[in-house]
Amino acid sequence: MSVAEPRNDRAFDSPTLLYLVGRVDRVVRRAMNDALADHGVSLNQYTTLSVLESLSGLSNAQLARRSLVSPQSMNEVLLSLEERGLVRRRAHPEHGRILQAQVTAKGRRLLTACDAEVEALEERMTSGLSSQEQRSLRRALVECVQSLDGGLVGR
Amino acid sequence: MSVAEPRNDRAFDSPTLLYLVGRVDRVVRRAMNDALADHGVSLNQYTTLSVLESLSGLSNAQLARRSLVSPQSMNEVLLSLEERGLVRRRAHPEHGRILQAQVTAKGRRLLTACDAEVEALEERMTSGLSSQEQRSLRRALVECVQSLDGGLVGR
DNA sequence: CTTATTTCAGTGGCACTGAAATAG
DNA sequence: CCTATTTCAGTGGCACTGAAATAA
Repeated sequence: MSVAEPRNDRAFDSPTLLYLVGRVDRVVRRAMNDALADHGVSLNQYTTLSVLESLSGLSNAQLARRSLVSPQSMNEVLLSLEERGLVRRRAHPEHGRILQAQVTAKGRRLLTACDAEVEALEERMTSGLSSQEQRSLRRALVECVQSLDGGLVGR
Repeated sequence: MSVAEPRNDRAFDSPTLLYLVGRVDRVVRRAMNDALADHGVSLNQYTTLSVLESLSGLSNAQLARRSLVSPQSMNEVLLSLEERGLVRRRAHPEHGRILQAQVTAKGRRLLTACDAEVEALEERMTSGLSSQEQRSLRRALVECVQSLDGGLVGR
């Protein structure tokens, strides 16, 4: 086993920000999926549920734009949430084609259970940062998204 | 079309850091995949090629650990790179089972072509940040990974 | 015997495009 | 006609687990 494996090299002493963002996201995704698996939801499902809780009544198309995915992809998520009774969709009163989505009571219960774990994870991630540094990090990340994308919210 | 879509809400005025990291990563992945598609490689393939350039001779298992993926997943990437002649694998001189991977000349040419675009993307992303802020961002991200994961490099 | 590496096989999540039906 | 939304159908990347063969 085990050929020599250098611990200090350029790729890890001075990784690009592009690389670092991906690295953090990978670790986060894994931790979150693990935590959420106990509740039977994926990260995508949880995130959608969470957005829908604070913005009740969004349509599939609106959710897709916000999440930067295709309507087809988002529809798949909503379908799975609907099948499990976590989300309900109703026709828009004036626009017959549009379906407005809402989190059900069951969905809200699941959400609060998950929120606790997610908050714990966030605290663990930021445990080495002062609240000052956390604010800076937030501002920097927002700035990055805006520079690349022109804003946080699609349409 | 177009139901009212609020632009200022809690979810976007004060997103969690967990959420923001995912957001940045999504935008970055999309931009990188678009840029790399012209050269016929995926983000995963490019990243692996890039790691392999600075750490020539790593085995599949070592690469997998560094990238936090299963050996099977990494092998799939290496296979595709090998098929396209971008990477070559040779048996380790003393450990017959181990295959050491190297970037070929063709791989290096492709890498330099891609690097230019990737650098441009990084510059675009960080265009709103002072070099001071960029250093802070880097430190904060490294800190986050370490707090969650215990370090950047697996083994 | 135990451990590490590679690799075949199967599965699942999730992203995409294309195309059709519906609605305004 | 044109545009937006939903949804069916197909595809592809990429991640996983399980299991087997090989090697130290």
